[in-house]
Amino acid sequence: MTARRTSDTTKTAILRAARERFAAQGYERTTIRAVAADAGIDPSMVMRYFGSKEQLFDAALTVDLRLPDLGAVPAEELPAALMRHFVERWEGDPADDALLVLLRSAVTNERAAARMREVFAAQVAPALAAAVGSERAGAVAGLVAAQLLGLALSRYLLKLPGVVALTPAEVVAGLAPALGATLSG
Amino acid sequence: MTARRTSDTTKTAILRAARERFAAQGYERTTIRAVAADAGIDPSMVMRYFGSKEQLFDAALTVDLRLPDLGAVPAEELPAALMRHFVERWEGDPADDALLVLLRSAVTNERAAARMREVFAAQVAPALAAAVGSERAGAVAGLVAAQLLGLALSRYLLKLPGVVALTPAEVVAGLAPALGATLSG
DNA sequence: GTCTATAATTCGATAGAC
DNA sequence: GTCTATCGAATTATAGAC
Repeated sequence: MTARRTSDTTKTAILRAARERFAAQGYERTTIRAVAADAGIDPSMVMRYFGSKEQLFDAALTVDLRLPDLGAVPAEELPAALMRHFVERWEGDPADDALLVLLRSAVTNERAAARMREVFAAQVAPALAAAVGSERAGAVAGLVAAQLLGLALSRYLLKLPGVVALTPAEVVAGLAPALGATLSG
Repeated sequence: MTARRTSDTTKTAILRAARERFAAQGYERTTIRAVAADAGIDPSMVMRYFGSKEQLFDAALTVDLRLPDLGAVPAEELPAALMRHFVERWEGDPADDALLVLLRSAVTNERAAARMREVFAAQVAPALAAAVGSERAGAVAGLVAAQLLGLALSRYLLKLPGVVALTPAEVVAGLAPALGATLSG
């Protein structure tokens, strides 16, 4: 037991600070200096542990949507269940949600955009394939993704007044029918 | 008639180059130097004509959605008409569409985000108010905006494979029912 | 394991010659 | 009206002392 800070706590502090900065400002405007200052250490430490800004970004963002088994959900409850899953996920601190953090950077950073595409290919599409006919799965997954990301974008990133004014329950109630139309269309 | 380049043609060339850069890279990564190089002039000319990078951004982006009078469209055709309007608008060169250009920057730039909110408050919300009951207009406008921006984001900016794979007609057919569920819900 | 010092770039913006 | 030259600030990244 040393009183000195261990390598691991510093690394964790850096990752935590990085996530917050990337969440608030996106990749380009986030500086290693600011991350280091937030973590209470020297900028060179960030380089030592993560090698570069790009590698720090990769390490800071592990997206796990934790989607339930959609095949087990009755078809008529699927839209609302899906909508509720994401709204609950996002209503906490948006800076804690890796998907929102990734989205903020993905619009201007190709590396982040590629990660975004991976998330949907590896997590959203397979989950939906279990719930809809496989011949429509690709198109449906895309359209569902568009609607989910539209909410994430307008409510949590752009903060459009009309969308922010709604309660979480109103969001679910307002968009579940739209999702249902896409899923059953 | 002077053979020398007039002030106006230079200014136009700068604006054109700026729009392309802002469209491709967003506000932060776009540099005045790059814009000047694209326009074939000196970087200091950009400053001379526009004062600062921020003012250049403002001048480069005038968003006019050119929404038709939605009150004149039969309610049952409204969702598809609205969807078609935006898809047609975006299917050309996305760099030519001011809304998409603005969106790319709005996610990480507060100034651009504010412009985005203005566009929806001044153009989308009023147009929808003419088509739906006024007591629901605010919420509906927000949810419609979320869906439209979701498409813009996933198809034209992030290029999610499942969304890109669709034909324009399939996009309209796939999302119009969703929009309809929101409008009539 | 942590920090100081600094290299090497790059950027927005300005001053002034022609 | 256009460009040269440059300032001052900020950035990522590295080298090396302790």
